Amino acid sequence: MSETLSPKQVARAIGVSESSLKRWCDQGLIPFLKTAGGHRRLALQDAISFIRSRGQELANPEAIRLPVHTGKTHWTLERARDELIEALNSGDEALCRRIVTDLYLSGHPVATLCDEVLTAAFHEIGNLWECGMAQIYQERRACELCLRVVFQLRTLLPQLPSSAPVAIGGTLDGDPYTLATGMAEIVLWEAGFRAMTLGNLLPFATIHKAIEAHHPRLMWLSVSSIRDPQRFAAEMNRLFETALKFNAALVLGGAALTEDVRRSIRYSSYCDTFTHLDSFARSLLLSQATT
Amino acid sequence: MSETLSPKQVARAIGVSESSLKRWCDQGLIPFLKTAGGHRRLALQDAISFIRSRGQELANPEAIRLPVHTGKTHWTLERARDELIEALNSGDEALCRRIVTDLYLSGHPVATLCDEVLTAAFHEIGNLWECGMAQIYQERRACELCLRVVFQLRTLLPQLPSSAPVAIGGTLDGDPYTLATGMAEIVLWEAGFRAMTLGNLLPFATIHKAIEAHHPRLMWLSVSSIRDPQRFAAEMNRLFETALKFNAALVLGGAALTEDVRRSIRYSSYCDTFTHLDSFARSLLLSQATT
DNA sequence: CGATCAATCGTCCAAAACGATCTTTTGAAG
DNA sequence: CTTCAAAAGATCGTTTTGGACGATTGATCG
Repeated sequence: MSETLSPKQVARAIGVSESSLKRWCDQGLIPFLKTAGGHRRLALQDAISFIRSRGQELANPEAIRLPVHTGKTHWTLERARDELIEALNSGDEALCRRIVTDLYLSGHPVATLCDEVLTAAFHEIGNLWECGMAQIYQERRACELCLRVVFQLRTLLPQLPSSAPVAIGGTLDGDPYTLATGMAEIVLWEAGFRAMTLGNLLPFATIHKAIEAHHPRLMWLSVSSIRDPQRFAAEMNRLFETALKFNAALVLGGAALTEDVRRSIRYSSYCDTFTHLDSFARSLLLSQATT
Repeated sequence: MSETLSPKQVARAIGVSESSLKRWCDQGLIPFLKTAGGHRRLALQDAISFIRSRGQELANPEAIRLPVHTGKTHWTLERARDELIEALNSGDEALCRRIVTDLYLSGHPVATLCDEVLTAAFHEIGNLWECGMAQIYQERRACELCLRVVFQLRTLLPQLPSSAPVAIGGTLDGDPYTLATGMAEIVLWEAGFRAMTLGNLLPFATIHKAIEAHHPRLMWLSVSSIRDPQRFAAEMNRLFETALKFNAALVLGGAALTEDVRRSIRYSSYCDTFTHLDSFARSLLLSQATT
């Protein structure tokens, strides 16, 4: 996963001299390792973090194999969303990647991207379908493409120390909607959790087992459909008890959790948006750091 | 089995060239033994402590055990499959990526990887679960990880000319099993089709629309469950007619298509394995090239 | 056992990266 | 407009790297 880059590659990518890049490395602005012979080697994720933190534009993104737009990239989020809608509708995977990678590199938090670009675009495509202006396969394909974009974004996020707390999550049995869980994963990762998706269509029983096995500090579940509300409530409350027992926060999200349903179950937090999830995760981290 | 490693293995594990590693050995930076014939053999612990001494903690001890897949023997594929099973079971996404990427780079066809490594590993994990030796979440997570590996493999495949024929496909309504369709996509891409997944949970009606819109030369469908066999057969036969009308081959796959079911429907080809799919796709290309 | 073939050997060399130093550009102050 | 210091870029001789080469070794199989 960790791809290493030479100073020259990174310098070319962001359009500065090799000297400057080496200086920045030596000043501690970019983490790097040295080979036994003394050559600097940068991790791709560290280079990305630096680019993001400096608001650098990429002159030659292909130097580090990034599918980034070659030009000025100062889009508003709304503009980006509209571009993404078109790219999704036409099934242009490469363009989807470019748009989202661009936004990420220009410094937007992952949670913002998920809320205001990905989810927003996806909803709009759902609207188009309801108006008869898009086919179902376009909506399904958009879902697939978003998922791929999310997976790719995942590879660009900075690495976390192995001391970082673990988060696990997924979707429940009967609920094949993977996208939200994929987004939750990258949002939590950026918030500082070593987030791992268990997959979709998970029976309740195995989630208990997973908590026992991995001792996560946070467990997320995305619920987009509920077959039997009564049984759901009972199972969910049992899950919350297991979570309590192992000191894990239980975070829920998803449109199926209406106010009525929420009243019948216990949980640590319900999140309407990924920004909420991000905030909750960060405050959880802070409160744990002080104890 | 043996606790000693070749220079090539260590070089791969830490991402440097074999030449450099050999030089470092000869400079005394890494202790090593020599066989009677003069080949270097490094102890696992020496390699690890060398990595640590360079101020690098990123490599977990297991990463160094990564085998070098440069041969083409069946033995290597089997070995890789076993390594992959372990990586999937422990949820090590980076290691999964590495195993499969190595195999691809060493020249194995994508179809072979899908059949003999990915699918084989996945089936074995299913077996482990049935024997009670693995939890359901491990099986679900393995599915998720395989999917990510497939998506990543997709980005490594060579680009195709825009003149290449189009293939589209996906899974049907009620069938959330995405993995097979993802593998079909990369296999077809390698065979020379500009393959695009439409997504999963597709109603029949929208597939007709997609064929009309994209005029594919090939349409694949992965069927892992059938709710209403009679209606399925009727819909599938209608789909085959649309495919014929637009000169598209209809390729089916999936365990739900038993012999009985197959007898009741029409299609261009049924594929048990991805190698079959690859062969069919290539012969289709050839026959079209000559006309 | 002997044949076979991938893996590894040692060596070589061009390209890349090193550190150090020097020159140019930038931006703010007088 | 000039001055000046800090940042960025350019230059240079030296060292390191990574890939290529034919020759040798080691694992495997009949």
